[in-house]
Amino acid sequence: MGIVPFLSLQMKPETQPKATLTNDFYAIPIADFFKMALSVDCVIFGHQGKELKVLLIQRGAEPYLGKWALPGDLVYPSEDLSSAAMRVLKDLTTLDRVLFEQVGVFGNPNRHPLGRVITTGYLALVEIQDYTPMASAWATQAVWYDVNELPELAFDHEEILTTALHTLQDTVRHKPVGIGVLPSHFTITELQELYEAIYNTTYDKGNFRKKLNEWRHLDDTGKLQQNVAHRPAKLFTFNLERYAELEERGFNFDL
Amino acid sequence: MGIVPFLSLQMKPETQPKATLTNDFYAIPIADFFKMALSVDCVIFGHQGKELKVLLIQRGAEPYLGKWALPGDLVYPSEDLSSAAMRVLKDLTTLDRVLFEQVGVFGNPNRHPLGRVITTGYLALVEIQDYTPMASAWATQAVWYDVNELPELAFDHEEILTTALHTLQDTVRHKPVGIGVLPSHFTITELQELYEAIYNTTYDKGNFRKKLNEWRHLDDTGKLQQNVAHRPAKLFTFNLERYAELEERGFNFDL
DNA sequence: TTAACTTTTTGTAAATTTCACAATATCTAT
DNA sequence: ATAGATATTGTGAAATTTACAAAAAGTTAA
Repeated sequence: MGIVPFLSLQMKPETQPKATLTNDFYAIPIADFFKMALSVDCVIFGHQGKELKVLLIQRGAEPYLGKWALPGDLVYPSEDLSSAAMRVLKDLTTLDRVLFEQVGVFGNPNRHPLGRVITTGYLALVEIQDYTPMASAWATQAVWYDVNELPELAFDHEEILTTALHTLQDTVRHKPVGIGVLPSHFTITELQELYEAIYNTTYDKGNFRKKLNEWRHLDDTGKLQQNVAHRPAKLFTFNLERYAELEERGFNFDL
Repeated sequence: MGIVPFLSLQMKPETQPKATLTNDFYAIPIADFFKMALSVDCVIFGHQGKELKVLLIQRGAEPYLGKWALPGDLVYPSEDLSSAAMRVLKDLTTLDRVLFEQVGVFGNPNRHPLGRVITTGYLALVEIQDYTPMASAWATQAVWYDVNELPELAFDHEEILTTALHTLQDTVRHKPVGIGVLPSHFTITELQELYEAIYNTTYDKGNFRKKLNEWRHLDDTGKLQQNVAHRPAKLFTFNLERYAELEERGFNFDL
């Protein structure tokens, strides 16, 4: 027998049986429910030019010794979940102001050999040039992998990674992206390449520019690119006020 | 001191210190991490005409005695997370084929007075007419509440509910809705009212119809409404093949 | 039977947006 | 100065959106 449901909704045609209320709601002691652990796994996407990569570590300990995996950590007993995610992210990247959001829970009972460990996936997006991955603790390597050329992954990390990529694409379809990723001054082409990396596609330059102008969240700095062997592009910054407004209201990016 | 990070990414300008590897990765015993419990909370949206409601129970036990709450349950120690959600949903609604998906994790350490309980929100969408809520176990009432006129809720259930509504709206923007909610034969007006209930808005009848035709997932049954005091509308069914295709490919509903 | 009424269903034209491609501008390197 | 490369602007046909009107098809009541 299972857990006694808190309530039941019966299909209309059937007759509702008398409530089968018992005093022992649960078939096993309540203490047995409190034997799980919680972890966070970070899917850290790295952007560079037209490429989208993801940060993986090589495990130097069992289980999955030698296998590649997402960087993650257990959540402290009295630590807030989002705080834990930010702590891990900060330990990993020294960064705290980026696109950062929950991907989902992954709770298969057999996903971790050491016991029942439920993990929550978080995703972040950073600029590869700004960081140098350094393996520490039991990680033997920390490497940026192209998202289209992934190795075999430990645990259910492939599923987490795939879900995270979809979440990223979905987020960027509805909200602006770039702050915390691109440098403070950037060209429209650089921003376009960020979108092209995320969606693994290409866009018409003119049409992309027109779409961006509609959003009115870019400010022309009046400055130009330096030391390029061609006509230098204008440098823009994000208009923080308008950027926040777009984040709040949302939109539909479709090109 | 905190948990030793698995790796660290240093900002480029700084010099990377020598690894501070220790053998005791964690400052507290590993066993202390395995003292959490996991629950699922179901946000069951009910549709009726132009209204969107949500199923709430009144708690007949501490904590939050007398307060309204989402129906939920603890996850068995060796039970899969999505299985648990489906079990609870099925116990609650006797239904297993509806819009049903994960909303997110809510893991604030203080969200549950009895200990560290992390909960995962799931949402479902059903037709109110098809079910009769029956309170059982420690629930004293089970009632459909209009989503725009909610009472104060126990725990962090208001946050879960708000998030779930946004998730529902987001899902329906990208995928078809109706199977498992509307009756097998329905009018386009009924389908329109479902959308209007979910988004709490109104659409032009003609334009809504045109948009729906584009999707080509409705089949004309040739039958008409019966016993209505006006011109009867055509009755449609969902074209399962095309419906599945749209679910797979996705689209952008915007009107 | 017929007129009044209600809601469904179809139609339409102006306004807007999309999209592919062309033309022009502006810089560096030699 | 000229070639080369990329940025930026322009354009027009095609497609879509949108608001509104008209027609259709049933019910109800006199």
